[in-house]
Formats: sequence, C-alpha cells, structure tokens
Amino acid sequence: MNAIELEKTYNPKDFEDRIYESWMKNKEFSPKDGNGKNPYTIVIPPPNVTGVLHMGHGLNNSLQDILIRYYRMCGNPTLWLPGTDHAGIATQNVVEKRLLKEGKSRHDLGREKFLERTWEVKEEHHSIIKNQLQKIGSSCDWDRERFTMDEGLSDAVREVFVTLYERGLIYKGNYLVNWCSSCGTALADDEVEHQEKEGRMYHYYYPLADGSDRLEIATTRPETMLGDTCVAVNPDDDRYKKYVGKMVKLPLSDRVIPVIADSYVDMEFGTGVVKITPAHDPNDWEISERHNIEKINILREDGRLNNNVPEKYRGMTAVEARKAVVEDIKAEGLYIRDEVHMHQVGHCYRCDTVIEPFMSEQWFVKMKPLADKALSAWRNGEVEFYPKRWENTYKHWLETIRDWCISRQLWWGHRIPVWYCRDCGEMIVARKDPEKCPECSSSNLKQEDDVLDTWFSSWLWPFSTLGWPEKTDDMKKFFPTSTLVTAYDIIFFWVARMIMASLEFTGQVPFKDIYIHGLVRAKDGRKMSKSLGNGIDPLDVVAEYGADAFKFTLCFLAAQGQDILIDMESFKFGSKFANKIWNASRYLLMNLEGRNLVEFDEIEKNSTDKWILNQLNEAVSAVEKGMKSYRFNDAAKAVYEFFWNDFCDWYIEASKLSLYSDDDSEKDRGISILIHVLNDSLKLLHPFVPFITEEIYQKLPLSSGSIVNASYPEYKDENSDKELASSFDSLQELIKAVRTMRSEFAVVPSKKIKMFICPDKGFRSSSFFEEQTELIKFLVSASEIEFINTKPEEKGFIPVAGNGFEVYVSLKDVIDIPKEIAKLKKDIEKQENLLKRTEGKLKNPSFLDKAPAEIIEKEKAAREEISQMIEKMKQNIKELSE
RNA sequence: GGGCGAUUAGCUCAGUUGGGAGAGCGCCUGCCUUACAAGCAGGAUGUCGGCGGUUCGAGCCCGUCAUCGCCCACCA
Repeated sequence: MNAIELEKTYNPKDFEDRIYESWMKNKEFSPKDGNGKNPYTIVIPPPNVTGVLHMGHGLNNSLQDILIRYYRMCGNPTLWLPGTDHAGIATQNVVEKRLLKEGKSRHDLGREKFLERTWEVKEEHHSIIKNQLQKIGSSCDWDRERFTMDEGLSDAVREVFVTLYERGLIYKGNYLVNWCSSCGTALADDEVEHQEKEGRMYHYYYPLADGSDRLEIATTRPETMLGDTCVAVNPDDDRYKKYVGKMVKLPLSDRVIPVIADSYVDMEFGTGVVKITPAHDPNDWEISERHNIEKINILREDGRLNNNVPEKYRGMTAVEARKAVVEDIKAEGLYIRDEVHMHQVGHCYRCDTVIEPFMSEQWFVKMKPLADKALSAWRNGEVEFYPKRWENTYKHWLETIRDWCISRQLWWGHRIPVWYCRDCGEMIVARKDPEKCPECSSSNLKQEDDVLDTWFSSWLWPFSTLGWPEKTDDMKKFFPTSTLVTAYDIIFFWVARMIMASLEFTGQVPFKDIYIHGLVRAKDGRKMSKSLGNGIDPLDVVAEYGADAFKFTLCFLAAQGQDILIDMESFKFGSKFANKIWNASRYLLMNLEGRNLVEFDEIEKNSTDKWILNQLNEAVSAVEKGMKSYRFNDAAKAVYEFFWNDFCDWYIEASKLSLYSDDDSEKDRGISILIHVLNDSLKLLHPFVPFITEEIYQKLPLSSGSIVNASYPEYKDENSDKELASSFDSLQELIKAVRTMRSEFAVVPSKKIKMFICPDKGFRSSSFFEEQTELIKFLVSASEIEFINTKPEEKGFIPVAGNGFEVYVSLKDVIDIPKEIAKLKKDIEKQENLLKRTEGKLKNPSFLDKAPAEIIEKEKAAREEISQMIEKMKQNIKELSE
C-alpha cells in the first residue's frame, strides 16, 4: 500500500474544529444502546449563561469529558447532559449594567421590557459559552441541552414549590435576612461571604432616663443606635443588676428604651452592656424575640437611612451616618474612645457589597426534614464522595442547617407561583396560573413580585433536565445519574441541595459518586480572577496549544482533590505529548509505503512484540483503575508513560530492526504490529486527547467510523506476561549500562563497538539476551556481540557490571581509565552502604522473626545481588589497573 | 473558636494496604542517528518542615510544634 501522509508539524488548529463538527454531524455524542451494560450519566454543572468560561470550568469539563469518553468507549450507554443556568443576580446585574450605560434603570423599562432585554442577552451569551465548551472538546449530547428557565424546568420548579408548600415545608414570614443594597435583594446565608476587615470599636455612654447614672456601651456600628430598642446586660452580672428594668435615654433621639437582662450577653466582652438593634443584627433579633421588644427598621432597600431616624440622618448611607453619629455623640459629651477592631464583615458573593441584616417579608424553605433525609442517605452509603474528606463538610453543614431564604427581589428568574386576591386578600399557591380567586371568584389577582433563588432551580437539575415531573424514557433510563463532578466551593449551594431535592421528590439520590476537584490557581497560589489580572482564558490556551494539550495537562495535574497551580507555560507539557503522538504516528504511516498489512492474529509475535502488548495491557488496567477511583492523574500518567517511554522510546526504536531489514515479509510483519499497537494506543489515549487521536485514527488503514464510539482496549489475561516484562527490564538495564559508558566517555554513535556479554550462571535472562543479540547491537550501536562464559581473553575491553550479567566493551583505547576507576570506587561505596543496610536487617533477629517471609526473601536476594555486583566492580577495577 | 488541606530535587507537584525516594520543567554532557531539537542518549541534585512515639522496618501510622492556605462559626 501507499504511505499515508500527515502534515510535517502537529498543528491542532488544522483539524480540531473540523473534527468537532463531524462529531456533531454524526451524533457521536448521543447515547448508544449498550449490550446490557449500565448507562453512565453525568449532568453538567450548568455554567452561568452570561458567564465566560474560566479555568475552573476548563478543569471541570475536561474531567467530565474524560469520564464520559471512557465509559462511552467501554460500551455503556453514555449521556453527558449539557445546559446553562439563568444565574438570577449575576445575569440581572449584567443587563442592568448595560442599561446604566444608556442612562436607564430597569424601572425605566418596566418588568416586561426588562425581561425581554434579558432574554436577548441570554441568547447572545448562551452561544458564547456553548461555543467555548465545544472548543475544549466537551462531548455533550447537545440535542438534550437544557436551560434552567426553559419550559420544562420551569414546570419542575413550580411543581416543587407548590408541593413543598403543601407539605408545609415552605413558609412566608417577616424575618431578618441578609440584604444586598446594591443588588436590592435578600440573599441566603451561604451567599454571604465573610471577610476579615479592620473596623473600629466605639465606646460611649447611654444616660439613664432619670439622669442618675449612665451606662458605657461598645459597638462597631454606631449608626445602628438609631434603631436601638433596648440595652441588654447579663442577668448574673453584679455590676449591672441594679439597672435591669430601668430606662435609658437613647442619645440623638427622643426615645427612652429599657435595660433588660439576657444570658446571651458575655460579661467578659467589652463593657458587658450591649445595645440592641433587633432589625439590624441577628443576635439582637433573637433577644428582641425572647423579650418581646419592638423592632425598628432604619434602612431603606437601597441601604440608606429611612424616615424612622431623626431627620438629619435620613438618606445617609451607613458609612456617612456612622461618621455623623460619632460626631454628634462627641458633641453631646457622651463619647469615651474608639479603638481598632478586627472583625468579620459579610459581603455579597455577587457584587461584594457589604451585607446589612435587614428585616423584611420573605419566603423560606424549612430545611431540617430535607437535611435529615440527605444525611441518612449518605450514612447508608448511597452517595460517596471522592475524596472522602468532603463528607465531613457535607455532614456538618446538614447538621447545622438553617432555613433557606428563597425569595429574591429580582425580576430575572422563576416568579414565585403565588397570587393574591386584591378583593378578598386570599393567597393562592398554584401549579397553573389561576384565573380567579377560589374564595371570592374575583379575577383581580396579582402575582407575587419576587422570584426564586437561582439555586431553587439548580437543585432540581439532575432530574428536571431528564424531564421530571413527567415520567420520561430518559428519566427511567438515565436517573439516578452516575457521577457528579464539581469543585468544592459549591458543595453547600448545590451538591447537598440536589441530594435533598432528589430524595424528597424522586425518593432516590441524584448521583452515586461525587468527585470534588480542586480549584485552578495561578502559579503564585492565588485564585485566578479578573481583578488580579492573573487569569488565563481557556480559549487562549486552545489557540496557543490546542484543546488536547489543554485537557491532557489539566488531567495530568489533577491529583485527587488538590488545587492546581498553572500558568500559560504549563500547557507546553500536554502540547509536547500531543506532538509526540503526532510524530510517532506520522512515522508509522510513512512506513506503510510499499507494505502489505498482515492480519494481526496471523502475525507471529517475537518477544519485543509480546512485551509491548504486555505494556499496553498494563496501561489499560491502570487507566481502568484510575477512572474507577477518580485518580485522573494516575490514568494520565499511565497512558503518557506507555506511549512515550514504552511505545516510542523502546518499541518503535526496536521495530526499526524490522522496518530497516531487507526482508519484505519482515517489514510487513513489523509495520502490521506497529499499526495495530498504534490503533489500540489511540483508543487508549482518546479520552485524554480526543482530537488528535480522532484525526490520526481516521487515517489508519485498520479503522472505520469515529474513534468516539470505538471500543476501548480491554485488559486481557493472556497478554499479561510478568516474566517477559522482567526479562525486558534486564535487557533495558544492559542497554542502558552500555549507553551510559559510551556517553560518559563521549563515544559518538557512529563509532561501532565490539562487545562480549557474559550472563551470570543460571540467570533467568541469559538465553533471552542471546535471542536479542541483533536488537542489542542495534540499540547500543555495536558492531559485534559475542556471548561468553567467563572474562574475555582478548585485551582492550572495559568491563561493565550489571545485575545478572557482565558486559565487556571495546572502549579501552578511548576511555579515561583513572576516571573510570574513580567512578567505580564511588559506585562500590554506594553499593556497600546498601549492603550494610540489608545485612543489618538480615542479622536482626526480630526482623527475621517478624517480617513476612516474602520480604525476607527479597532482602536475601538483594544481599546476593549487591554483593555480586560489588565483587564484579572490584574485579573490574583490578582489570582496568592492569 | 472549631474543622480541613499543604509542607518531598532549583521550580510545579506525584508517591492508596508501612519493606531499597519519583515525574515534568530547569540545569550539565554528547548527538541535526532519514518520526519528532517541542527530539534522542546520558548525568547531577533530596537531614521527604521540626521534635517525640508505635514498629523488625516510617515520606506513609499516632502525638506535638511551626509555617502557609482554605472552609465553617451570631461574640456586641
């Protein structure tokens, strides 16, 4: 046949897009029927539709893709279901920012127009993120793509909301929530990020109403005093017992508030007197509930002070008011001092604005009953975390869970399916939009303005995307899913909640395995972020090195659960590997010129062939082990070492003996096995480097169809040959020993040497060496090899000692004898140290008594080997000195 | 205040039932050997954070300390 040509240089840009298109065209990513094998399903953690793919997504989706491609090739009906998340706050912020540029606010447009605008932005961004996922090679079934706000998923959201309401697990109430004044909405507890900030602790007096005395209080937020409704002390605090029940005058206002006793107050901290602002502090809220104290809200939704404070402070921001209040306290002569104080301050996880505790009417999910189910499912082993340590995090969060505030004062999202009758005030919670009030039949209804927290749709993702609440075929076939792959930063937001929702509504866990990978960071260990400017755009990596280099590098670095530190340069690693695959393949395809391929089963295999088949077999096994235990780096390492070290450095080199021979049938034999092994290697590699393997696979004379659905190489017992592998180790040792000798004394490859090989008596590989004479000659550039039983009589040969053999090479005229002797002496010293250690063990009675027999045997063998080696080297020094 | 992770070659990191310390990059030497110089062949480099313990044997298990990082937590 003719040679098959590959471009001289590996250039992923030439084929990656073309190949992805062909995959799409041929629907390679849609699940195939398995011959009785279990389906393997992953639902993608849906990226924010208006977000941009960052390195975290890059890692996340690379790992998913590797799993998916692996199981798909293993013959399981495999589904990777893609989709995006509407990301309420984030998306709304994007659109509002755009409007701001036009000088408008969302209120200028009105709800309906604003939503239209947002859908447009959504469409526009959606194609960006989808394209990015495709560029990195994600083999998702795009025909099944979903969006959290599409019709089916919206139905699921309603079904869940109403059902939970019916089950008494959703309630509405006026409580203290986390308020982001910039986003203008309430947030769940998890959406608040605490940052250590330097603040000041202000001390000043509250005078008693009767003027008899005054109390010193301390606070970090003086402005909140405008909402104080009492002052609290510990009931056991002797200093203050006498004040309990008395009234104090609240400075800067005309209010008089009581002194109460509550054991919450820590006598040791501060002055032991706490000003209580129920509407703006969670603890104060609790205290006011216990003592039935009034709550005064002093903030507007935009974070400025409202009309419940004296006129001069109205409209000020908290920061402005703080300054003003402190000045006024000073003016009144009540000020004592202030000092630096470090404390945790909550910030909005979307816009980083300081969060204010704020009293408002919101919807909540009662979490305890849901959490209990999720805990027991985990205890029963229905879900398993990789790495296991995350189970502590999961458990702790579920055990200390608080109710979930699910209403958001936004427009973009699922509008809460609750209506109020304007005529009779009836509240209607319904799956379908009601036409009229069931109480009074009025059609004058108004739907709840608020929308649901984004996570309220995400937590249904594993089953809503498969068609739930309908009983779809996909639901039957692919649910529960197999593996969830995600980073640890959303265990609470998402993972735990999916388990809760799934158990509550399907009675099953949503997935069996949860693989938690690390975060991708910059080389300095910092998080990649826009503000730091240290981020790497995955698409830049793809443009520079290709998608395969991108995926392989990340996978190779993804040690279980550890963060990954990278820069642009890091991807050279994967790129070099891809380049190696390219060139090795190119070389083999070139050598098809004029050859007749022989059916693999009919080829007679020599030891080297059997050896590479054994190595391939072991690699298959290592990949399987790596995939099953989610040790991606182990799997990547196995394929890397197999392909580069075994296949390229040894097997292809060795095969040149065949390819360069004069015998046509030997050439045919050689190339046939090479192509066969390459074919299997490409399949072995495909999950890790999908594009390049497809590009080459398509050109191989053995293959038909896409590699995406080709069958993965299977581990075969009959290909496993430990003895052969061990003989090959000896052969490699021998070759390396001679090469080292040549290299140390700068003997150019073109200089052929003559050598004698003297295998140790009874050494297992002695006959193996003889069989490999031609190969050894070729690989060490020898002109002639003779096998002997004892030291050669011929002069001018340098002895090289190895385990089980001694080699004599004709280098005496070129080498520096004193230098060689010095080196040998150093080696002997090393060996003697090893021997000492081994002998020490073997002389130790408790070692002999307690160590397993196997280990003792090993030590004995080592003693034998080492002392023989020392003997040989000593002998060699003598010979060299002659 | 709790919990977790990290500490191994100059750099980034592997090292899963405890049994003679590894990879990639970088460095040094020699090779443009008709697949690949993004390559080939060879080489140097480690008190495995400190201390103590368990064990015949510890990078790995236990305790403790140190440094760095993360998560959770209502101390005004």
